[in-house]
This record gives sequence, C-alpha cells and structure tokens, in this order.
Amino acid sequence: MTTADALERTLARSGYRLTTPRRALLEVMLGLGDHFAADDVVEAAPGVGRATVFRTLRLLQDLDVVCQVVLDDGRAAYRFGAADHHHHLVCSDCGAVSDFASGDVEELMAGIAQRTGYQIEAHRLEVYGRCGACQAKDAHERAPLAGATA
Amino acid sequence: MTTADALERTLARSGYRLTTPRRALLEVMLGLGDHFAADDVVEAAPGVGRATVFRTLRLLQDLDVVCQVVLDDGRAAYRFGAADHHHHLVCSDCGAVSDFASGDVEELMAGIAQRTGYQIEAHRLEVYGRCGACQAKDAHERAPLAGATA
DNA sequence: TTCTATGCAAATGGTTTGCAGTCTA
DNA sequence: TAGACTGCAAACCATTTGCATAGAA
Repeated sequence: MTTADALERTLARSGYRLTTPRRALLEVMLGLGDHFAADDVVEAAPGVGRATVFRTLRLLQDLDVVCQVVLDDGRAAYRFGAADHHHHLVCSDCGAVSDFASGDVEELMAGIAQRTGYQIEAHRLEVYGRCGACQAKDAHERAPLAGATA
Repeated sequence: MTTADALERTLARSGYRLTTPRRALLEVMLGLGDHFAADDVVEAAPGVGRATVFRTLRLLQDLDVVCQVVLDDGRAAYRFGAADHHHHLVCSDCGAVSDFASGDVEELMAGIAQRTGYQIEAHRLEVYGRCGACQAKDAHERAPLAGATA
C-alpha cells in the first residue's frame, strides 16, 4: 500500500517533490481499484492536466511505484507495486488484475538463456484467464436451481 | 517459409483471395527480414495503400500466417509463423527476433492455474536480451588485441 | 451483377511536446 | 532568483474508418 508519506519519501530520494497535483493523482489512483488506464486517471482528476497525468505516471513507473500491465486487447493499464519483478494475471471477464510470484518464471528464463545462448535482460509476461470468482459466477448462472435473475 | 501458393491456399480455405496487392505485400514482407513494423511494409510497398497494409496484416494475423511481437520499447512488429503458440526472443542490440519452444511455458501456465485458481485462456511472453552474436561482437570490441576499428 | 477488395483521405485514440506562467526551496 | 512543476493546446504517431471506385467470380 502506498501512502502519501511513503510516496513523498520515494520522490525525495530521487530529488522530486510531492506536489499538490501529484498528491491528488495518488488519491485518485488509489481510489481506482487494482488497475487503471491513464485516461481513467485523467477523468477522475478534473483539476489536473492530461500532460501532468502522463508525466506523473511515467515518473512513478521510473521510480517503480507503479508498473504497466498490457491488457488482453493490447491496451495499457497501470497498477501499484513494481519494486520486485512480478507478473500479472488479468481476468478476461471482470478485468481484475492480480500478481503472481515469479520464482518459476526466473527458472524458465534461466533455462531459455541456457538453451538459446541469449543473455536475458528483461521479459514481459501477462497471463489472461478467468478468475475463480468469475468461474463460480458462471457456474451459478448455468445452474437452473439457483435463482436466475438475469 | 511462406510462398505465394501456400498463402493462396490458406486464404482460399477461409474464403479470401490472393489479390495483386496482397501478393505484393507478401513479397515485401518476406524481404524485410525476421520481423517488420507495419510502417516498414507501408514504405516498402509504395503502390499499396496504408489501409490495405493494415487490413492485410490483420487478416494474416487472424489466419495465423503472421504473429505480433511486442518490442522492448513497446512498439508492435510482425513476423511470419504463428501456427503453434510460441514465444519470442528479441535481441536488444541487433533487434533480431527468434522463437523458442514453449513446452516449459505450458508447464508454467499449468502451475499458475493450479496455484491461483485461474482458468487460463491466453498469455503473452516476450523475452529481451542479447543474442550470442552480439555478445561475441561486444567481446571482440572490448578485447584490445583485435583491430579496434570503431 | 454482386460482393470482395482497394486507395485515398479524414478521423481516431492515446501519448508527447512546446511554451509561457506558477510555485517553492 | 533559479529550477522544478504545471496547464493548455498543438503536435504526433500508429491505426482505423468512410466512401466511392475497381476487380473478380
């Protein structure tokens, strides 16, 4: 969880300040759920200019406060938390984004490096599927016993 | 390797035709190396309209003739061959793109599904690094014995 | 003749840049 | 005061769409 204080320290560490618009954007982003598009932030922060939103998003990315998620339709979104390299699970139904641990992925990378001779520097991994909740919901909708109200 | 004949059959199978512009685009793409941006194709095929290039690229993607690669700077490129699901290795130095087998990746996905409860439908995996050739080249450049001509 | 396919140009969506003004150490 | 930061609007880039025309079954 990122608080204004924590963000202020992070920014200060790199010589930046937590200004009023930046503070406002933090609030807005925290209120937007587990992931948000740049445009969501623009709309939810009427007092802040579009350019400032993009500049802030980029800054926070550089500082590893937020990270980018590529959604299944190719659009970009952001979410908090990027300090350690992790990967994303995107629910194709409800859109929820969650992380998963990367131990196995690191192993996989090592294996690829060994087999291909590449010196691996980075990777992108996004996994799309249906979360447990949405599967359960579908099961209910299909079950004629439950009250089908849609 | 994709030939005009093979492409014609693939198109026909889905009710499309290998028209003159499409044939020209195939030629151009084959000449562009292991990957190419949409714009590369537009420039290399002066007689064909931009829209046709994008429409053709999309069509070929749908038919699994080409697939998209997300480069490390986030730009999209295309490359031939997408019939079986595979993954890309992009050299961050020379830009070469190659594939690698996906057996381990499938295992990884199965593991993730099991641990997270997600029903996995798709994933994106791009790996960035330095290919063997570029590593060798660097080694030479750094070695004072070799004729340093740059 | 009918339907697919094309080229052009305009529209679009998302992001970046230029610039003059504002704020703060 | 100098430098960081901002808002606005214009610029940009890649991609898509509208539309009238050309081409093939």
